Amino acid sequence: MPELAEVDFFRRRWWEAAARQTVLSAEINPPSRVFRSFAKEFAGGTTALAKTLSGAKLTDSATHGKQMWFVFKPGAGNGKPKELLWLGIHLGMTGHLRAELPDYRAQKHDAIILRFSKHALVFNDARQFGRVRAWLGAAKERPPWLRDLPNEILSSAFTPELVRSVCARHARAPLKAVLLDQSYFPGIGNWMADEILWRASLHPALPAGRAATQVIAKKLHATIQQVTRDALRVIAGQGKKLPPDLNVHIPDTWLFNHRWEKGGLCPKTKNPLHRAEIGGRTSCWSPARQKLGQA
DNA sequence: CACGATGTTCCCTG
DNA sequence: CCAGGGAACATCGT
Repeated sequence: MPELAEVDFFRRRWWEAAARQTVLSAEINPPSRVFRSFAKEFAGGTTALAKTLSGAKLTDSATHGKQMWFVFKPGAGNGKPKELLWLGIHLGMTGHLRAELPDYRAQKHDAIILRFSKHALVFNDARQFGRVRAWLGAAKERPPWLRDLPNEILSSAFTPELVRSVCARHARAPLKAVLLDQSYFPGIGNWMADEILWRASLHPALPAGRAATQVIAKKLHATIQQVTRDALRVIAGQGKKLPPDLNVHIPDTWLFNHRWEKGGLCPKTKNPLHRAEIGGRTSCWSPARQKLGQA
């Protein structure tokens, strides 16, 4: 499910339920594939993670694209006093976070349950394409997996020139595939990419090199930022109250509500939408406004 | 029963 | 080493 706005929605759901609270107990279910390679990266593996989390205070949280993390201050007697614990969560395809009542009983595919006095925080992932990481370090440091992150889409370093150079470098790849590259466009996923290309009137199969002009890159850059702002506002309730769930009302003027509909129509032209696999993913576009011939 | 799903990573080829 | 394409991962819902 999750692209950058959904990721921030889930982060907020945990944070608003348990910010600055202390973990009473932690249940970690290592059979879940989300802990693949965990033991290699965290001394003591999932057992040590559960032990460190128990008695720790949730002190911070953040996202970067599809990455999200929670920072804990471990309780006394757990490691060095000045160390903090970073818990990184990637939701993969089907991962989600919930805040349940304190007496919540584990369900199928629950990978993590953190019990606090007022809530139980749950990470559940049926397909287990998600991933959990953890790291202990001094307060001023950062886990290796949070170093050297790409520029966030709404940061000032994310420029039209950056978009242009990425398109030039991957000149022969379909534009859709380039937009899905997390090392350049952190947080963009399948629906956002389709939404961006549709709004910018660019065909998903357009070789990216043909978008590597100043004019097109500028338009693409502006559309990427606009879709990102819209998604964060509508889905994650940015700057407002957290929406109760992900079934928020998405305006029918977006492609979003039409891209999976049978016989779906382009909201702008009212002509039929097309679907095909491009860049390894099912893509939806409006042939009436997104043409391969002209960019 | 078959197909595909809002993702990432590894492997192969040129 | 790079760019690009395809398969694999695992489960569930239509």
